[in-house]
Amino acid sequence: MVNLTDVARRSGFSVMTASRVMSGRGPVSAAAREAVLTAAAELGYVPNGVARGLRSSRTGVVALIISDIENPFYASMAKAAEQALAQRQLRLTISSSGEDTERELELLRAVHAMRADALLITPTTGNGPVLTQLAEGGMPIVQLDRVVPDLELRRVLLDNAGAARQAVTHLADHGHRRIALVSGPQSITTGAERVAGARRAAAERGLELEVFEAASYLHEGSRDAVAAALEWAPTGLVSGNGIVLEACLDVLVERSVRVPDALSLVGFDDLPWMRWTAAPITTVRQSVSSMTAAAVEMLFADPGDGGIERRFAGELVVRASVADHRE
Amino acid sequence: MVNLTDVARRSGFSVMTASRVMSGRGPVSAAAREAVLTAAAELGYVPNGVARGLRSSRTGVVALIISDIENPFYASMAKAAEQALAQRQLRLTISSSGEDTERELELLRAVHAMRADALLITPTTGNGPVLTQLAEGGMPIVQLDRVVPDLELRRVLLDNAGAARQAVTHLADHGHRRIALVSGPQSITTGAERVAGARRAAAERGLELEVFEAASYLHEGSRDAVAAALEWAPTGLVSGNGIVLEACLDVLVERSVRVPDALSLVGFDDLPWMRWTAAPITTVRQSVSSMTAAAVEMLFADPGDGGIERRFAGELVVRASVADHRE
DNA sequence: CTGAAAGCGCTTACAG
DNA sequence: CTGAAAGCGCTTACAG
Repeated sequence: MVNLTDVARRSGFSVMTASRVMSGRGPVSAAAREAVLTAAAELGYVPNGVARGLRSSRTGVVALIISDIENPFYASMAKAAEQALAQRQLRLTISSSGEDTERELELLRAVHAMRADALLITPTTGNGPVLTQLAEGGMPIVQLDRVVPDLELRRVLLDNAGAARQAVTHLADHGHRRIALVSGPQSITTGAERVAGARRAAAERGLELEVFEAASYLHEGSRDAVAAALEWAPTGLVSGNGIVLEACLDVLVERSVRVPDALSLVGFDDLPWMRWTAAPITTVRQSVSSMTAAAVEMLFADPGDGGIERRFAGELVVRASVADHRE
Repeated sequence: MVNLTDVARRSGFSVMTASRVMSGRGPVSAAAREAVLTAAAELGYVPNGVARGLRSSRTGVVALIISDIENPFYASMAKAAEQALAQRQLRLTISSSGEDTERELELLRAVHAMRADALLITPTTGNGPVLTQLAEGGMPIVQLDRVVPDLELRRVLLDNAGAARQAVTHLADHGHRRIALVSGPQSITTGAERVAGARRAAAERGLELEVFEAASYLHEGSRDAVAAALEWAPTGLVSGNGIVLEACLDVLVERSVRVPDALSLVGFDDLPWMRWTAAPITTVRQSVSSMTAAAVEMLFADPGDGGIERRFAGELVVRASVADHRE
């Protein structure tokens, strides 16, 4: 395989000058630049990023650790991250923890071993110490979507309480007074904050609100909570996240519960198919791409700048899954 | 940052022995193993994968180049690839070409620069020469889902013709005799093969089949083809891929065309939401995870073994989007 | 089973 | 603007 030495030899300049031309750093004469470039082209030279990474201790890759790439919410995050990083000439490597702290620990070790330049993570709650250790080792880290409680690491989050409030308020505005919230696990900050926001909104409006907590962040862990919520016989149901919404639809379709006639529904997150259900789904959208872009920006900003946390507002998208129960 | 030399010094053994212990290769005494391991643990040593990669010329990362991570079909592929590679202690790095040959070329250069151990790609048609060059440079490459025509590189594909035949035959079996196929661009092999399979099935059954080709692999490029297909007034419509299906649903919902009363529909690919549409969608499923696992296996198999190509059959999933028009 | 030496392909730091 | 030397942190190849 052709290396810099080959290019230098052919160009008639030193390895150092060839390096300066190929990396684009440092002063070079026009003549040197041209000689090196044509030599490189003739030889089909492609710089060895591994050697570059070893010597310069900048690998040019940023790691993203998410829960599950098959979840559209995280897929959007991955796409947005790739785009934001491409603008900075950085590459992205993605891996999935499956909400498993042990697996996440392995992934963090791998990120460390590969000497990634930075890390974006939607963390489980268990690896705070390792994250701290990585951060102290000099790796820029930003938490996205959720946080490890009591960890002083920067983060970009949805205004979860406000988003849940919008969902509850929308139902209240349409005359609903008995509302179920099927939430994700409250051990995860998104779940806890959304429940708190919904509870506060319900209290202010004098509504009955009952919370049904999914056993896990996975599909199967959500079905029982949905079933329990239906048994409580609410007129309106809020799905606390995208996975719960999917479980809701499965259960509702299986039981032929008609939306919004028999039950009004407000979802979380916004996906194309929500327009195609029998009743298009009213939902709280979060701007994943803006949030991810902000996280990437935060990664490379001065750690002192802009504070430790940035919150984005959710946006209620009104479609047809909420019935009007006002007299 | 702590390195092997630190570990070796603390353990009382040489760097070479420490290396053997940490990498798990080569003979070491139990005493040496233990001394090195405890030294490593005490120092919090994490091997430098970059240095390892430079010296051993195996980086342990496999690249996956797809069209768009936000497309669920490719997201499934990414997940399956990550899982299959994790079993071999390999990491995955994913990047998206957006169906753009220029962008894909940059990504191929990046894959080359990072000295990935292998490459999985759903190629555009334009970079055959570069792929050949990479392969000749010794990189194992497997094409997934589609191929660059006339490129002698290994591949794992759907039996596209057979899958399209199943869709058409299913409609014919239900009495449909005027069938539209909205296909993806025929410049991509999946599009061309599916059209050929559908045409052959239609000819055998003596059906009217009209093909409407999407202008691109993106959502917007598909809407016009869908509109044209509707104008032709078929009783049954086959969507040639997942993106086209999405465009179909958008157009059908906008125009209030009822499925299956006014039009029968057969989709491609299978996603959870297809169970939740007003009429659950009958579709041809492909086993993305099996295909991807096979591709990973092929990557590390002897190039002489098992031939250049492996095909997987599609599976028709019958739901409720096809009306029975038999007398 | 163990180790001293060389080197992977670059870039850093220093001179000129 | 240009270059000779050293070194990033490992593993390979060779001895013993």
